[in-house]
Parts: sequence; C-alpha cells; structure tokens
Amino acid sequence: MIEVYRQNVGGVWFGVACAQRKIVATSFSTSEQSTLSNLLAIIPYNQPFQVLHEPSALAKDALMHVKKVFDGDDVNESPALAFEALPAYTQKVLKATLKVPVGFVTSYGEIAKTVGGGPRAVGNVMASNPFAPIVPCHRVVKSDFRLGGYGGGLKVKVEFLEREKRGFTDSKNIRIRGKSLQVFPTECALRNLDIV
DNA sequence: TGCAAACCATAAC
DNA sequence: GTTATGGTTTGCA
Repeated sequence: MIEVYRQNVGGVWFGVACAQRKIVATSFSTSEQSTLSNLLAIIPYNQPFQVLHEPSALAKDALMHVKKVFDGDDVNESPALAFEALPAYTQKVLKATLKVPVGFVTSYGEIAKTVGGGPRAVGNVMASNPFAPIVPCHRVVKSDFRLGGYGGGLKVKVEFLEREKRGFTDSKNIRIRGKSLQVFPTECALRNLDIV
C-alpha cells in the first residue's frame, strides 16, 4: 500500500508518497490540488494507495526533507528513495544529479559525459524526475548557462537558484563512480537571465 | 546569431 | 519492432 501525504508549510503545498520504508514520489506546488495530482500521476496506476490524514513517521520525515531542500538549505542525509522500479539509465542520471551540491549547477551534457548517453536523454530524465526537488533537477542547466526547462515553470527554477546562491567563485569536479562531474557556481546560471 | 543535423533513452503505437 | 518526442549540443554559414 502506497501512503500519500500532503501538507501546507509556509504557504506552499508539499506532497510525498511512501511505500516499503522508501519515498516513491515527491511534489510541491502553490495549490493543494496540483500537488496531489502531480503526485498521483507519478504513482503506477495499478498500485493501491491511501491518502493519510495523520502522517507516518517516514511521511513526516520525507515531507520535512522536501521542505528543507525547497528552502535552499544544505541537507546531507535524505530518506531512502525508491529507485528500483525505474529504468537503469534513469537511475544513473538521477543518482548523479543527487550529487550536485547546493551552490552549484551543472549541465545536461556534463551529466551525459559522466553517466553515458546523450544530453537529450538526460533532459528526458529530468523532465520526469519523480523526486523533485530532492533530486535537484533545478541545478541542471544548458551548457551555455541558460536555464533550459523546468516542470514547475522557469520562474520556480530561478527562485530555487536564488535561494541556493552561496557565493562560490570556482568550478570544481565531483567524483562519481570513478568518473568526474564538473559543477559550476550557481551564480553562473543567474548572470544572464535576461537573455532568453 | 541562427539554423540544421546529430544525439539517445523512453514511452507510445 | 518502429516511431515520435524531448528540460540538448555542436558545427557551419
């Protein structure tokens, strides 16, 4: 049984779906309606679920975690995510994205170089990210630092990045399964927002 | 700058 | 099987 829980915190609706001690899906929106429907759209149609009125310990944990990431906080430990139902390549891309730290962004192409495949395939995975914003797909932009797209609307992506600015000045490399992923200060992506 | 072609995993037929 | 579809990138005029 999949447990669904949603709650309004500080004017924003957050939602989580949990099963087997793991997070199956997360979402957020300004309206309760779309937070819930976004969430249900991710859950496989043939899986039974119930909407909780009192959150389980896991649901509450997960929801608070989503809220922290939303706020731009630097969070190290996340409740377990249910990757196993997803296609292998999708898992690789999401796990790599998970390693992009607060204060930095990377590009679709950089991720593709690290996990294999092509930039467009990476974009496809981002577009269907079940764990936004825990898997920080908002930290992935185009190779020229223009923003690319975002499921919740580009304005939301900008707001995320504004909250995550940390004033870093240098790019750096992150090790992922023996390869390296280059990440750049968030500010790089906020510099030329006027250029569509 | 702008456009065309290459790119590549998924989902949908 | 095959085709269509992107949150892209690169090369070339």
